[in-house]
Amino acid sequence: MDQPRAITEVWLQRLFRRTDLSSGDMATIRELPGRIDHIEANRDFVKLGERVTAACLVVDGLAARFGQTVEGERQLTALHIPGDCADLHSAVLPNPECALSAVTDSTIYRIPHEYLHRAAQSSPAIARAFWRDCTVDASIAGEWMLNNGRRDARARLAHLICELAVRYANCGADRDRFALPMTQIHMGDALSLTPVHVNRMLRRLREDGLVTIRAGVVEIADWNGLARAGEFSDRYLHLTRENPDTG
Amino acid sequence: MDQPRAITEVWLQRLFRRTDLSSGDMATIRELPGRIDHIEANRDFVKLGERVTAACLVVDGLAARFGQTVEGERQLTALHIPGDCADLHSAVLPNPECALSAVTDSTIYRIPHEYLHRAAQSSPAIARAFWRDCTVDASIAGEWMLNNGRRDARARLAHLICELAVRYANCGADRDRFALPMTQIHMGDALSLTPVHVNRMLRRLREDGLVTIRAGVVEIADWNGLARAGEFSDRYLHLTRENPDTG
DNA sequence: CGCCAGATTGAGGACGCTCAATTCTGGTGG
DNA sequence: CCACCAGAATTGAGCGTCCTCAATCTGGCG
Repeated sequence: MDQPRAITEVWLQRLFRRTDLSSGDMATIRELPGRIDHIEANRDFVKLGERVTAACLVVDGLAARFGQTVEGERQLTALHIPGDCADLHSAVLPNPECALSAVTDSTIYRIPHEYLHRAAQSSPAIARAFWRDCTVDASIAGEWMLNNGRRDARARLAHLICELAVRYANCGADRDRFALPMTQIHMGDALSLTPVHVNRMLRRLREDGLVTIRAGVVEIADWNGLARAGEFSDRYLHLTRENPDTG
Repeated sequence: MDQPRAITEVWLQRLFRRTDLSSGDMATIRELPGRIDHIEANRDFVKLGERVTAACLVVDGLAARFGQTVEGERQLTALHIPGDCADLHSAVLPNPECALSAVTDSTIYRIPHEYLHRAAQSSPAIARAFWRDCTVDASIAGEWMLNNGRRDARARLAHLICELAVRYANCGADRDRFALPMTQIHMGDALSLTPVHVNRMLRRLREDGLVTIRAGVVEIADWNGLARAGEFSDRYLHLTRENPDTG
């Protein structure tokens, strides 16, 4: 097992931003044992149909959750940036019907379910933090369904860019200028579009003076315009703490 | 508060089918207090943007979770049959970005979050059962994303019908013949299609000898053919117990 | 300099949408 | 028992967004 301290810290901060955790709980999470793994771009590091025994925390890079049709067409169902636990859900459903792929060269930290369960059992607050983390994930999935199902290609793309801008900004990046290591193929797989059409819509967003993506760098020229084009509101990301009706 | 015993039983059985629960835990869930509410068809019983303080267990009828665009176009993100807890997630995210609507006249049992949290705090097994219930929901959402994003209209519809057949059958209905109180408008909202196109695809499925929907009753003539048409496999529904790597 | 993955652009086609009219169904009141 | 009605289902015609196929361009790298 690798030295986890610095590694789980990003995730911990994210959990903590959403949930109250005692310092003891934080120490428990900080010291969750696991194994560092380096994955090269476009490699599936959790395969479809395989039984999962550890959850993957994204330390560096970009990971995608996806499902696929029998013909092999992919649909991304989530994107995970550093600090996200990409398949915490596998702790309670170890036979997921989705897989994980590295969009770009990535570093992940695999935490055996066993330790996650031990942590959850040791503290109701940790159990709730894990539950909530999965629920935020589901909230994002719901917004993606709405986006892909009911908005046209231009709006979809604008929405995705806004989401990633806010999520990266939440980790300290500049909201209006950040590195996005995704190809147009990936964007198409996330948005249920063909890469060709993604390309055309990116051109339109550029011509509309909203955003430019060049050499893997997003530059947002008009945030308000882009958000309007994508009907974007960041509420579904649940980045800030809410006080639940705690028992 | 209403007498809960018989009411929470269906949900409990569903939870239990997936997770080990002690008899004490089962009693706790069985006695969860709440309030019975009767909702007429097409009424939203959890509104968009409103703070939620109780979770809704569907006792009778059919409920839909949905999001909507600024123009008011709806995208259903989940369907809930009797025994489903439609927004257990609201216990940890009380400001959800989705709403709940009754597809048909329905009866729901509203359980204040407070009691759910008390139950979860009293027993790690209950906490995990709740977490898992939400996770199954997310698994279904993932499959819907794949379905709506990457399959054509005919396959989408076939897939939805198969899913509902299996879910209803899991509650004791006949898999090949069951009441489905949804209009073609609802199906369109679930599948990101217009009702007109839903109608045409239903005709094709009928002409192909796969399934007939008439007067709210689904009759599946060729299960294997329908499942093949929709690329359906029931694994993502996680209906049976899996033994997680428990701590 | 050659190679390759990804980005870009063009032309044509198709799936699903829009708008609109008609039929069917079940429920209601006369 | 029938007339009436509203909501849902059904069907047709025309259209548009997005897809398919294919060619070309670009930038990074050996």
